[in-house]
Amino acid sequence: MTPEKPLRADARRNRARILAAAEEVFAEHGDAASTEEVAARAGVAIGTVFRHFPTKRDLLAAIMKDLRARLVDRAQSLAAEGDPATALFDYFGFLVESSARIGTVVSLLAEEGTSVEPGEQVRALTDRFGEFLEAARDAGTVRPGVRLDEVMALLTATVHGAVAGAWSDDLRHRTVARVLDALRAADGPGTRKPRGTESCAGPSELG
Amino acid sequence: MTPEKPLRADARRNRARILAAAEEVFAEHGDAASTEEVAARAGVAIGTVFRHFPTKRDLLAAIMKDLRARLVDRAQSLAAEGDPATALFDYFGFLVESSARIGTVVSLLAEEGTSVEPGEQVRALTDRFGEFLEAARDAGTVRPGVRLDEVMALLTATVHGAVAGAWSDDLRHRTVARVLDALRAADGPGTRKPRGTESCAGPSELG
DNA sequence: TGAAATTATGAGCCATGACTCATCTTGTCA
DNA sequence: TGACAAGATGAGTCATGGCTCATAATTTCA
Repeated sequence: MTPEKPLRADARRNRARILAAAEEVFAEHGDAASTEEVAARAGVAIGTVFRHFPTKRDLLAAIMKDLRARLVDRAQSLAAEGDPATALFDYFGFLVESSARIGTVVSLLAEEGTSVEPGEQVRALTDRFGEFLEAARDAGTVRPGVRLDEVMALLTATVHGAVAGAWSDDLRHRTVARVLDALRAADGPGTRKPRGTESCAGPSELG
Repeated sequence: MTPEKPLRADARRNRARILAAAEEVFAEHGDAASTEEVAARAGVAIGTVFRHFPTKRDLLAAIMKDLRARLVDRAQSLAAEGDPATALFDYFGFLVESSARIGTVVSLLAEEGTSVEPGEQVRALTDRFGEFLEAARDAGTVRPGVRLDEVMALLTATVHGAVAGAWSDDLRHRTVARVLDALRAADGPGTRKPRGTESCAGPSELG
C-alpha cells in the first residue's frame, strides 16, 4: 500500500507547505480558490504544486483526506475516553465547531457529485456516529426513534448553515443546542431533573 | 418608482424567456452557470441577455427578487388564511420544500458577502417569521425561550442541508420534522395528547 | 407604408485560471 | 567532491466565460 520511494528533503518540505497553504486558501475561497494563490502562499512556483498534485482536484482531495483523518481521530479519542452517554452530542458539537473554523471547504465534505468522492473515510465517520448513537440509546439519552440518517442529515444541515450563514459564536452555540434538543431525550444530558419530573418542555439554556 | 417606458413587444417576451431560462440554469449549476447557457436555453443571443441585464450579477439579482417575492407571498396568504398556531411550522416546511425544488440558487438566498445583497426582502421574510413566532408563542405551540434568530438560523441550516446533501424526500421530511421538534412545545402541534400527559418524549412520527 | 427608434445578433475582445515543458537548481550518494 | 537524478522554476498554451459593439432585423407610430 505504501511502497513509495522516499521524497527528497526539499520535496517533502514543499509538499507540506503546499498542503498547509491549500488548506488556508480553500478555507477562504472554497472551490473557487486558484492554484496560483496556493503556490504564492506556499512560497513555491506553480509548477511545483502541479508536480506534487497533478490536478487541482487531487490537491483538494489530499487536504480533504487530512481533514477527515483529523475528525475521525477525535472520534476515536471520544470513544476511548469520553462518556458514552454524551459522546453523540459532544462529537456533533465538535464537528460543527471545527467546520465553522475551517470554513468553506466543508461544503465539499459530504458532497457526492462534486470534486472529491467521500469514500471510506466518510463511511468511517458515519460508522462512528452509528456507535455513538447506539451507546446513547443504551444510556437513554436520545429520543427513541431517532435514526442514524437523521443524525447525519442534521449534522450536514448544521455544518452547512454554520458555514454559509455568518452566525456569531453565540448564535451558533444556541443553534447547535436547539438541534441537539431535537435528538435528546426529554430528561437527557443538558436538562437537570434526574427523571420522571413534570418539566419536559423547558428550554435547555446553554450558550 | 416605475416611470419606465414600456418595452417593445419582442423585448418583453425575450425578457420573460431569459428570466425563466436563468431560473432553470442557476437552479442546476448555481453561481457557476454560464450566461451563454442561459441565452441558449432562452433561444436568444448572448447580446440580448446582456442588453436586459448588464451584468450576470444583475440577472441573478433579478431572479432572486422574483423568487423571494413568491416566498413572501406565501407568507402573506398563510398569515391571512392559515392557523396562527401552526403558521410558523407550516411556513418553515414550505420554505424547505421550495428550496429543495429550486436547488442551488438558494445557497445565495441569505448570503451577504456574495453576489446579491439580500436587502429589504429578506428583512420582510424575517419580519414574517417574527410575527409567526409571536403567534405561536401566544398559542403556546413553541417552546418558551425560542428566539427569532434561532428560528432563522435553523431555517438557513435546513435549507442549505437540503440543497447540499442529496436527501431523499423521506429523509428530508423526517429531518424537517426533527428540527421543528426542537422548536415545538412538548404538547404542541404534531403530538396528539391534548395536554399534561406523561408522553412528552415520543417521536412525532411525521413524514 | 415608411422612416426612426428600439432591440437582436454573434463574432470577437479580454481576463482568468488550469495545466505543460524546456531549462535550471539542488539533494543525494558513492 | 563530482555527477546524476529528482525536483523547482515560470513563461507560455489552451479553454472558458463575462462582456462589447458594429451591423442587421423588428416594432412602432405618424
